[in-house]
Amino acid sequence: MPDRSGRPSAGEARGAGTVGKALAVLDQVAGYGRPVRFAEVQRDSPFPKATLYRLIQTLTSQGMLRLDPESGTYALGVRLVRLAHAAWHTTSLAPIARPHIDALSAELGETVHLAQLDHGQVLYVDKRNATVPVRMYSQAGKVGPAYCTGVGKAMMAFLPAPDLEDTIAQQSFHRFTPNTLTDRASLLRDLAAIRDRGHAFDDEEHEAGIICLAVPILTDGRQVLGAISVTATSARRSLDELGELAPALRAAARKIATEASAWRFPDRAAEPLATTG
Amino acid sequence: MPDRSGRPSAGEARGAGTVGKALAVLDQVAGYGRPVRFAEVQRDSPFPKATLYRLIQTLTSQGMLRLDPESGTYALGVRLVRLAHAAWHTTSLAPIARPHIDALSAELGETVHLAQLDHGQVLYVDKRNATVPVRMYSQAGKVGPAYCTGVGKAMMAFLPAPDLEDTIAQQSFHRFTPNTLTDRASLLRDLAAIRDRGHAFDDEEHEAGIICLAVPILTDGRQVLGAISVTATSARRSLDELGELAPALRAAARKIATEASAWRFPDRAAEPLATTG
DNA sequence: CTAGATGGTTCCATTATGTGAAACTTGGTT
DNA sequence: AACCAAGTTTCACATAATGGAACCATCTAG
Repeated sequence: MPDRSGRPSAGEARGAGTVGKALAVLDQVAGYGRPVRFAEVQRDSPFPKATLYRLIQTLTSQGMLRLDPESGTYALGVRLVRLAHAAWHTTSLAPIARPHIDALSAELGETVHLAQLDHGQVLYVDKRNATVPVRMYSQAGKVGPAYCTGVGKAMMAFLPAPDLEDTIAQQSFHRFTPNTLTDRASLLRDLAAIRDRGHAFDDEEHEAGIICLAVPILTDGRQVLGAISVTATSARRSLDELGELAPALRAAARKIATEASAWRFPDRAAEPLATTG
Repeated sequence: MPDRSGRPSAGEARGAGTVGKALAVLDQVAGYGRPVRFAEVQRDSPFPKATLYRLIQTLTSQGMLRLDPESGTYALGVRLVRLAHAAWHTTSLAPIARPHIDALSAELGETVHLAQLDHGQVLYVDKRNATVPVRMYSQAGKVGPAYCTGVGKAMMAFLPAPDLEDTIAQQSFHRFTPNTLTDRASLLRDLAAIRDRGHAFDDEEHEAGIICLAVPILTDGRQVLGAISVTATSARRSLDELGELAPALRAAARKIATEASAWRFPDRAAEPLATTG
């Protein structure tokens, strides 16, 4: 099984400075997805006991990790949740894109994804599911492969050459389904087609039975901000049918891009803090 | 105006080790809520230029910050979003509590908050507003004072003595309204009452016209996990009326606590990653 | 109740790392 | 050309991180 997690492995932290190591530990703890004991962390860590211990202590005292004294386990700390809020607003397209995604999802009646590119992997920052009420964070924050998803290919297709090189170099080309593009050449061919027609398809390349249509979110300067996609089951829709939704998707992407660009020089709106208790 | 931001001021980072400083910078950048230039950060930073420069470089190369080469501004990086997701799931009660909060909100038709205690301050991790569709992250992540909010007092009331000491020591006792408890003694008296009856009131102590009822979320071992509250305007409801909702709140808190406890020894559910595109 | 694990914490000489004043480059402005 | 501010690099120096080893618990087995 390939390493599908996009997070830097602990090995990459070598010689990366103290903060790099600390962050590697943080990532590692985050990776478990549950509280973990010190010993457990140590088992999977390249750092010697004492070093790891201090790193964890530092992170804990900084509020990035939290030690539950009862069970002696570490979990991610509240400071991270606070940062999460800020990250949401500052970095991601999600808050800007949200209303557009809502509208799209309502209009099309299908699942809609918003994604960004992160070190060669696709980071889903928001998701809207028309039928079921959204458990918002259930999907957002997850990462997936770029070479075999609609959003991934849509973004890659419009990357400047050097960035594209980087990104491709990071693809595992693992075959998930019979349709998965498993080599550089076929991917490049698909990317060219995507560039031509302006949207990407995922023809059950990642998961059998799941198809999707995706378009990139581009600034006027052609910078890739992210991508949005509609997903459906091949049982319910054909690729061609999905293709007909392209104009709607493209319109939404355009609006998001425009608003995102406007964000460039924001007039720091002093959103009043209201009605807490 | 008191410093209402819960984030550690840069000053606290003095002698805190390299990671502490780096995290202080991260917090600072997060605090702007928008992309910032290096010079701007430097202006508000206690660190000398070169040091700050390297710290920012480190954070950037680590993916915690992101430098937009076009505008020369720094924003929070994607790695943070990823960590945020994990933090949300691991550390906070939000994902567990969400359905219960939904139900509560629907049942009572009032605004419901879910909060946790963070270094003497209240961290709102989720919010449900019955009438308007929730813009989920708009409020979550915000921090507020503990001594004059329902959730804050509800949690403090059930803290072990030493922790309570710590927490009280961190209160500013700033008078927001005529009803604000502005000294240790009256706070302690209120906490005793809260302990007795099992729920806390906020009688316009933080914001005029806003009242609320809160109950703590406690484990069987009486550990404070968080608190939930219903908020109303004094125009629309009386404190007594709110008080009648206590059983419903308590029931929800109990359910949340039970589920949260179950999380203690999770059987690492291999949640399948579905329907992406 | 020992003997031996195993998980967690502390010491401390060594050295890698981070520090920051100052110098330098770049690009824009008068 | 002269100036100024933002951003970047340098380098002698000192702080802060390192990690091997020793040290405390608990806990388990004999």
